[in-house]
Amino acid sequence: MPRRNGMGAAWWQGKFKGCGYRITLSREAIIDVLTKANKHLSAEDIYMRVHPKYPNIGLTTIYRTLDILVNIGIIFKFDFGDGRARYELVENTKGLNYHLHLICVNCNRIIDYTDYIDDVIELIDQIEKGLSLKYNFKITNHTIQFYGFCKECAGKE
Amino acid sequence: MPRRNGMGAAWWQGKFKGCGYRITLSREAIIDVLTKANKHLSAEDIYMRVHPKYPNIGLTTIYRTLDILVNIGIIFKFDFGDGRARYELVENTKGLNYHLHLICVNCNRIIDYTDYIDDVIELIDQIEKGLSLKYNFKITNHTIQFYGFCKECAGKE
DNA sequence: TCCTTCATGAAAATGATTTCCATTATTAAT
DNA sequence: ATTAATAATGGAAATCATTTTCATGAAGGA
Ligand SMILES: [Mn+2]
Ligand SMILES: [Mn+2]
Ligand SMILES: [Zn+2]
Ligand SMILES: [Zn+2]
Repeated sequence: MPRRNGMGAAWWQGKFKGCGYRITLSREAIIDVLTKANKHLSAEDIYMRVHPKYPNIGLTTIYRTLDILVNIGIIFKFDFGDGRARYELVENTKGLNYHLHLICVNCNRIIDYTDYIDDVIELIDQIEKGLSLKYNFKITNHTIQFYGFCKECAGKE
Repeated sequence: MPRRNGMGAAWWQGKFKGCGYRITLSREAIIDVLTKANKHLSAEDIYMRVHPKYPNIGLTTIYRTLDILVNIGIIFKFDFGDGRARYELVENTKGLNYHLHLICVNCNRIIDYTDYIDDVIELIDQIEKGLSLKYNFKITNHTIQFYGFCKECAGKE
């Protein structure tokens, strides 16, 4: 179900318009897919889900829209090291990219670590504080990913 | 100082031969560059340093040799998110990729965090232990990088 | 030496993402 | 509503790091 606010406008449209972008069918379709999708979609994943219903929306538009969405903070862009970027609604990540990913190197399953994340956030903050002080480096962002074997794939090394 | 063992053979040649690879001029030149280099060289960086002395060594050979070196554990391969891989001697990293990188998004300087790393390693281990237990996921590897502004670039945001 | 295997370089292929460019849709001004 | 200015679009072509292909040149063993 598309989330709508009291005004009948979809939740994201305010921010979108506020940044000077127009609301078009293509963009609605793309955000709709992201909203409904489980997670971690690549540009082509999105293209393939949009295409049956809107065969005239091109990959280029997908990329352009994703760029905008990243820039205005509606989605995050992740690089899991397989050569294609993945995108995920900020909403799903609870607005933090302190949200960690476990990536199975065997089946490529991606597990979100979101529960009890507070302890982890605290540890990361601790690390960042240490690094900042020691190197006089102002950290604005980070990349933290863990690779290995998921429950189903353990023992298949 | 070039590391050599008692036998006069370069430090890496044993491992290299032991894995069934031949020792060639190209490979010596490439490892030599990596040994002398400050750090974090891309394939093309290496190519450009090798080329003046050995103009007949091609980029393809650089890539192939780097692949081998990664596989036998002589170098690490890093992805700093700028679209090209970087390589660094395992020796320089003290044999651990618990070695962290601070990447300046303004000047692209890469700072190694190697001092007092024990505390950080302990924190990361702690995180990994928690993740492993909770998700029954066997972690074999990770990617941890911090982005921001270095001392020289602070205030240029 | 003869032979099998490995190594190499040049050129072509790859594949995700970008750029170009001509066309269309949307908004703003009249 | 017409018109003018601006933004959005899709398809084709360009990018660019890395891989593959393929024909040729070493190196080592019997
Ligand atoms: Mn996620
Ligand atoms: Mn390093
Ligand atoms: Zn798995
Ligand atoms: Zn800097």
